[in-house]
Amino acid sequence: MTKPNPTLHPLTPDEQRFAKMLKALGNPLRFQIVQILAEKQVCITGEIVEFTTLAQSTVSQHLKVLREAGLVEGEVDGPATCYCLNAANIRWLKERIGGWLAGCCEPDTEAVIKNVKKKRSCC
Amino acid sequence: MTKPNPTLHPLTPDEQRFAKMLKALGNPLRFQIVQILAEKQVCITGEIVEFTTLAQSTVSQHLKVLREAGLVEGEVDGPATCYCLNAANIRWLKERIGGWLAGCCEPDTEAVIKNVKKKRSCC
DNA sequence: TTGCTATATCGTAAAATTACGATATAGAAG
DNA sequence: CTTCTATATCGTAATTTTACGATATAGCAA
Repeated sequence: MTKPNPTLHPLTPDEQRFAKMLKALGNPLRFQIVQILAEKQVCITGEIVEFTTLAQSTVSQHLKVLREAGLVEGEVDGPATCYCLNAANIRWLKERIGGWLAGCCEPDTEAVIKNVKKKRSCC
Repeated sequence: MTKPNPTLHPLTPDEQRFAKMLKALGNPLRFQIVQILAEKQVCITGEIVEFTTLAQSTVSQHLKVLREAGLVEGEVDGPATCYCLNAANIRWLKERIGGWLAGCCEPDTEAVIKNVKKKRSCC
């Protein structure tokens, strides 16, 4: 089925970028690739492939997803491609989630929620 | 195809929990549901359905994913179910990503990476 | 040029996700 | 007990994701 617009108010470009990064990181292999790059700073594709049990073409495809989400950068180096994290964008992501849902998840929020529930005579 | 274990070193339980949350948030509708709950504090299923153009069963399924990721809590209230964010777990997520990839994405990392590339005579 | 190496892309198949309508369930109201 | 209401779950179809092998591409070396 799949309707063209699943939400009444579509995400803003900023939110789309945010959600795209989260989605890219939600895959276990891509999550690990990011962690490997964080540790090694720089890897060529072949080195990343060696960390996995997957085919080269599969890893290359995952790297594309990470690139399109802005999480990694690939630089052609002769026949190889050199990957590293996109530090600026990852910083953006961390700040973005740090400020997300501001004031909604503080330790004292439970009292607020209980009050809302009471007002609504619900729960 | 889908091999049973796509990575050589599978994610730790902590990393799995983290990735599961990110994946859940990567879907635009679920992303919005979380934002709606952050704003309203409390919603019953029907209210969330009204924010979307989707069927009630579809929204209910997405709420299940959010519940299983630990992002929301549902409390049965008569015939309805009252949803709110799971503040403790969202706090955990925010702290987890804040400390993630520590020291790898600071503004001065680019110099470090250039040095690594130089050492590797790569890129 | 020819050949080698590393990677990206293509074509395709399996699996997972997403969506729907229909149905089951559980509590409240009559 | 019966009915209504709200929601969850079921069965299923369309779409997307994930994975593979095969092929194309681009740079380097002989």
